[in-house]
Amino acid sequence: MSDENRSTPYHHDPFCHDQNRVSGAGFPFFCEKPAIFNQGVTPSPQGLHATDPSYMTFTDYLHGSLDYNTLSKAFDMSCSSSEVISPVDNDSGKGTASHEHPSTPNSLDTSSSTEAITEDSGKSKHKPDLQGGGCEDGDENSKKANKSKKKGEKRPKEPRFAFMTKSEIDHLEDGYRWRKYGQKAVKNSPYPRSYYRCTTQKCTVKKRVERSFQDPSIVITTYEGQHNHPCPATIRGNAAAMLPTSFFSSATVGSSFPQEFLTQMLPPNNQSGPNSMYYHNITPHHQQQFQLPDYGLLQDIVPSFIRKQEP
DNA sequence: CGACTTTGACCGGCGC
DNA sequence: GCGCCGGTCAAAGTCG
Repeated sequence: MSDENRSTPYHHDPFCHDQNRVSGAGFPFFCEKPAIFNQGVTPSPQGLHATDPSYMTFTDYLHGSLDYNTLSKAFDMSCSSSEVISPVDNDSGKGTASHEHPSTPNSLDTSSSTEAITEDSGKSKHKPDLQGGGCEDGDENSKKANKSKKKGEKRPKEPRFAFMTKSEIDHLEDGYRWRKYGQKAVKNSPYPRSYYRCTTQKCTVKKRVERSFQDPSIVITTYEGQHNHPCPATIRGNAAAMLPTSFFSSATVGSSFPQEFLTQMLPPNNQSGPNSMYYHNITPHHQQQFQLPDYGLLQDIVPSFIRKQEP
């Protein structure tokens, strides 16, 4: 199973489906007013600017520069809101994100290769999280923290954020280093769920990766917590500078999942991770289908994902 | 040899 | 109280 993640030189082409992409719908972070689920909001390019308080990037989230409130704002919902379009909320049934999407994974259809979901953890039956949103405690503390927890003492849930990504690989490269610490079979699904932890010391961010059984081409990645350290990929250099500017200029507003998108931009010799994808997959056609924000914004987004280039 | 993955066991929450 | 299930642990295995 691991081989599918680490070595298969497959051709990953999540963009060929996007015939009717709505600007900004693919990745709500780019939306002025997040059109999380293709609800007809079509932000203008002008609306997509980093200075917009409601704007956030995936990088922002991963870097922990935003707290959950900010995140919630960005998605125009509150942490406790039951209005959250929350496929991941299937916990109410004991299901999981992948299984009973309100609009069903199939309805994710091809207009968007990625959906983002904040988890309304209110109904979830997750055991309270280790650090309660903070990443101050050490690993050792976190190890048995759960077990030694007093009964009835409910810790606040960590912010969680789920992405549904059309991808053939389960564990998408995002610039951070992850260690797999568990895998479980998912009820009613032939696909297992994998559990990853950030390998950085004192960072308790976790990530769950599972594949939708209704649409096996969709991977649900759920981030939990916020990184308290810079992205390892980011500190290694700015690969964004190596990208041809024509690439940026050819892009228009909006975007598919930047994680996917940006890893796709890595040239083969940049493959520092097992899941790196291939630069040659980017064709002019794809570039046109990418809906990117303006250059400045892209600069803001790109580093975490593509700064893998050695100096 | 260190980092990482695999996998069975274990724990605790929740619904019945 | 019991059983189911999600999440985690940790030993063993694998890889580079």
